[in-house]
Amino acid sequence: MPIRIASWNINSVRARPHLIERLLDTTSVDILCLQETKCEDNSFPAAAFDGLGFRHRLLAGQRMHHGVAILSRLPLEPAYRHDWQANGEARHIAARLPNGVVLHNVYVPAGGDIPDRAFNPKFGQKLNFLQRMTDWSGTLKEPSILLGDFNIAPHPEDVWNHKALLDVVSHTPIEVETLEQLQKSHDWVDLGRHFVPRPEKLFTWWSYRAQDWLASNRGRRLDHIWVSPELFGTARALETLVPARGWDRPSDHVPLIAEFDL
DNA sequence: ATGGTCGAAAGTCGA
Repeated sequence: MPIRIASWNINSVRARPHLIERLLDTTSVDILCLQETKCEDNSFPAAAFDGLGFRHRLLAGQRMHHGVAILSRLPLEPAYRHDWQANGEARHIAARLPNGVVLHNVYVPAGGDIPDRAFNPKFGQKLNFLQRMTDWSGTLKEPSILLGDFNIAPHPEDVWNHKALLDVVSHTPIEVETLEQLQKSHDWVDLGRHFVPRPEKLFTWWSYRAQDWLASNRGRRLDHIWVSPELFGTARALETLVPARGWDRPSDHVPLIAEFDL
């Protein structure tokens, strides 16, 4: 039986309930992993998700910023929660699915504007976050899915203009190399690029600041779904729901959906 | 070279 798992940076779950409804009217989703929920767990709109058939949830929220959540039609078991910066930010939560697969939902720090850790502590914290994830990921034993907003577009075809973005946080060589080390640490399979091979462009994010996101199409692929090697054979399809960027009061990210035979 | 737009929150900060 196919299971469809979505990853979406929703940019405030309370500000955009209409987007969740529209997503589910547009395509089928069994497990929805959200990033940037921007609310504490006691103000999470749980009843709305209940009404949509997502009766199982795992929340890691905080006031104002960050926050991740896993909403599911299937039972979930709390598996892990990580704080890679040891600063209390809610960025990594994991659930165990009924078949034993562990689903990790991660919101990697954006990293500020200046790509130099000497001048911008946020950039250093982003690299440290990924380094600590790399040390952890190398020790993982369970069949796992690692997805979320990684805030890095690794390949030249993952951005609208490779050369123009080499100095822009999200596409700098040091970030790309750091993300590659994380990927190598567990031989994670990048489903985005498995199903949409390079050199085809693939984006999941378009800035709010563009006058016309679709016409200028200055996108980046910041969101990813990776699977551990033993799960690779279960992956059936991948969808980026690009039209969602044009919906009413959109998030700047679009849903990324993978289908598995799990 | 800068600013452009969002959300949360109540002045700005982070993205």
